[in-house]
Amino acid sequence: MRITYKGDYAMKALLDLSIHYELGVSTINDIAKRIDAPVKFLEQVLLDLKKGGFVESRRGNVGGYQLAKDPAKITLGQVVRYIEGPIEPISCVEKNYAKCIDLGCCLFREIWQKVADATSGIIDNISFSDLANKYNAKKEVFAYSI
Amino acid sequence: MRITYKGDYAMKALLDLSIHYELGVSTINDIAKRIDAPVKFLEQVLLDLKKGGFVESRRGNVGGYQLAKDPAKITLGQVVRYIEGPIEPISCVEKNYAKCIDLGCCLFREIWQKVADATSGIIDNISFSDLANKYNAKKEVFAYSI
DNA sequence: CCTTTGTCTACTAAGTCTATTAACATAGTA
DNA sequence: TACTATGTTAATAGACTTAGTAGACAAAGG
Repeated sequence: MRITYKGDYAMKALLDLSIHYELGVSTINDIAKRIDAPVKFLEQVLLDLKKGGFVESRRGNVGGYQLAKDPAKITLGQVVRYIEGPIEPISCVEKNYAKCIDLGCCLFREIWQKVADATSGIIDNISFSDLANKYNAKKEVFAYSI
Repeated sequence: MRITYKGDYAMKALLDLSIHYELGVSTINDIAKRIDAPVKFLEQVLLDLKKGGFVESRRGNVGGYQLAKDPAKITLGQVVRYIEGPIEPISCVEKNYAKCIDLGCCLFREIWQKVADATSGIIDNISFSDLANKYNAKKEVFAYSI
């Protein structure tokens, strides 16, 4: 697995919308400013997230984006898989071979499967409400430290 | 982390040389046939592995490649890091920030660090002698099943 | 010498990543 | 209705990476 800028922006945008959940829609411009992303690129990312059912949008003068569901029901794993594709580090792992012809390939495959499982164990157990809570906690600590 | 074909060939070549350890050198052509890799591409990979100190070579009529050290002293992690670069899935993790300005970034960074640690825990504890042993064990089972 | 091998440099075709541009659709407001 | 602010969509471009390919060169042995 690797995280591209697209994925990075997608996760930050969803965290931003999680923090602003129930405060109505946010415009692309506002989100872009808050997470420091190029506006036109963020457009594509948000559109993609909309297709994936993570966010919903409203056009027009008071338009914008908001989460399509409760942030507690969106996991980091769902987003990463949707934006970046399978988390397995090698293509061989992705295919569910009944039997592996190449013994060497089969050997490594087991290892990458373990790596993928370990990764899943982490990112599938983190929701965006967890992240929003952590963010707010950090913000408080940060505010006190000034 | 992701594994490219280059990394895939590198690992398979090292496994192949581990299996043939103490049997003298193998030519690029032989290795390529055994692991099913393009000869000229494997050339570059082996040259790279030589620069990394994993293999050594002999030119000429009886030339070829062999492991530069005991397969028990080569871990999968070493090879992956050398060929593919840092295993952290995002650039932010790679830099050792004293303090993170962007709270959101910092939040995700912790997660990718966890993922990287979990991955390291797996691949840093597998040596090529482990792999060679597993390979031979599998080969026996495979032979019996025919 | 000749053959067989590794060494090295350069090149390429294809794909991915990170945007940018511009035309268009929609919803609210004056 | 006209205007403006917003989201929608398709196309494109430059930089970079990937996965090879080609060919000249160097060394070792017979």
